Amino acid sequence: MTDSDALNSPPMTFTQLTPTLPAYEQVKAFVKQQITTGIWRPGDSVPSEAALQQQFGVSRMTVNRAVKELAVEGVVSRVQGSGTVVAQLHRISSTLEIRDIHDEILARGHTHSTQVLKVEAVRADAALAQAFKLPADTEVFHSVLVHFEDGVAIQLEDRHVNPAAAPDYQQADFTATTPTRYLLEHAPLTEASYSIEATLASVNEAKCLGLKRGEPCLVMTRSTVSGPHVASLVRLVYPGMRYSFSGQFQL
Amino acid sequence: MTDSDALNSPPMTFTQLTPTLPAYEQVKAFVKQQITTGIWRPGDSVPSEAALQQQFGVSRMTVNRAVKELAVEGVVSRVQGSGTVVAQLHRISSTLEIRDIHDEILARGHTHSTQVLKVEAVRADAALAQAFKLPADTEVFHSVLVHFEDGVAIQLEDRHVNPAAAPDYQQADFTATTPTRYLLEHAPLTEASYSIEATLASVNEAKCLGLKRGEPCLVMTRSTVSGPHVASLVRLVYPGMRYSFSGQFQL
DNA sequence: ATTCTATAGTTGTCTATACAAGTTGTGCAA
DNA sequence: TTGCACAACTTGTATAGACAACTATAGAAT
Repeated sequence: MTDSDALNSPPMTFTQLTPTLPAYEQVKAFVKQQITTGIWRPGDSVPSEAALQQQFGVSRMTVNRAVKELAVEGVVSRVQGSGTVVAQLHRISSTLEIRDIHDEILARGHTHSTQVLKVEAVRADAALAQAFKLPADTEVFHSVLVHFEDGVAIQLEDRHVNPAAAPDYQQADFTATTPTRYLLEHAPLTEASYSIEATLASVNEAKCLGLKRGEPCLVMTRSTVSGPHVASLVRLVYPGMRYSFSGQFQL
Repeated sequence: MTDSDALNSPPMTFTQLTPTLPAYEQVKAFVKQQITTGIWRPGDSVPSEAALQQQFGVSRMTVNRAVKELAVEGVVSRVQGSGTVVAQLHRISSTLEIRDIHDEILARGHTHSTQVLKVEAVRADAALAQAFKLPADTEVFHSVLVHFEDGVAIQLEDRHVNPAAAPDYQQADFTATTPTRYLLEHAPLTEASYSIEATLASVNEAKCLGLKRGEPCLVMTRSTVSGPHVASLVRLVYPGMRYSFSGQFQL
């Protein structure tokens, strides 16, 4: 093994795998290293741009870029006029995409199939109308689909769609495209919010997903806005034992 | 007072709430607008920096900053030498923080209290040792706490800690500080990963959280790395009906 | 003791320029 | 037709300098 490397390696010149990392990356790496090794602790102040500029012999813009990016990443916190400090909390950047389940399953190398249970127009009840910011009793589209990964039910998709945002939603062929994809293409996304909860499968949900009654499920409810319209409200039910959300963070 | 300043000030300065948006923000806003209005659709190419530079009459660096930031935000996608296109998928930036539950509850204006059920040293079984990358049978710390929000149990925290990363973990007073805070302060965070699932509360978990058996729970399992050590493995159990994870996205 | 003011230090924005590095298409040569 | 060189265009990095906006502090005036 390469145990000896640690002993033999010269103190400064680490063998550049990359034919010299860009200058701003070197500054970032230095700051991160000070933090990970505990030399700089949360709340400690980071040297000013002028100081780092001198230390590395680069221009201020380069240092500025490095530290600014660290601020965006949540590693440090900057205040104009005051200075830069090591951030208190570290964010996990769980980049949860509005990702089409079709693509997601294919990316895992599995096959995706869909069962369309319902595509209809319904009159919005009070709660639904309010969520869409539409008058009560307005007609909205309603679709219910089950998505299978290698033949196993993995997601029940119960969706309501605002006709003002996607007038031809009912005519779409959801065996050929998914509602998510259809909407991304026909109603450009401007805003979205979601919430993830744990619930028990209802009788009907359990039946659709091939679960026993009372099995735990992950439920994501999501609302999407397109331009002036609340475009879609969707409830995605995942069998608890067959799905999880995950993410990671690296300094 | 300096009232006269307002009178002496030149005529141009109407009270702009935004005292003129920075130039790079104007460019960003323009690009976003083209996308949200559907003029530019996913996959469409965005004008080159040179073109935007001419259009706005600013320097290329300013345009570069604008478009680069949009790329970081996931709004556009850039390829050196090729160009910039509107991104296909829009990310939801669910910035899930490793946030201390104490602070989280206080931020909601509620009171936090803790019940310490266990603080002990145990010998790691095979699975645990492997997760910590330690030899089997190594002693690790084990703590079990219940966190209450306004007196209601909201989280069961079952944690194992690597003594190499936090030797004095057992001596900490977890009625005064939380394990999360203690570890953030004593073992600088370098890496973390998590996974969220839905499960049913076990008999013991249900008892600790004051639930009936068989109630659905959100479970976050999280692993944190500090320097060379896997510092902590924690299982956080939330009553499904009392907690949710949420996030949002805005173009 | 308090309040105001000047100042030094810090980050934020912007310019004009230069070269490096990657992609794409065109036209020439084999 | 195929392959290759080259030019044009794109984004990536870096510089030196300038001014704006903001903060904190020390000193002066009250």
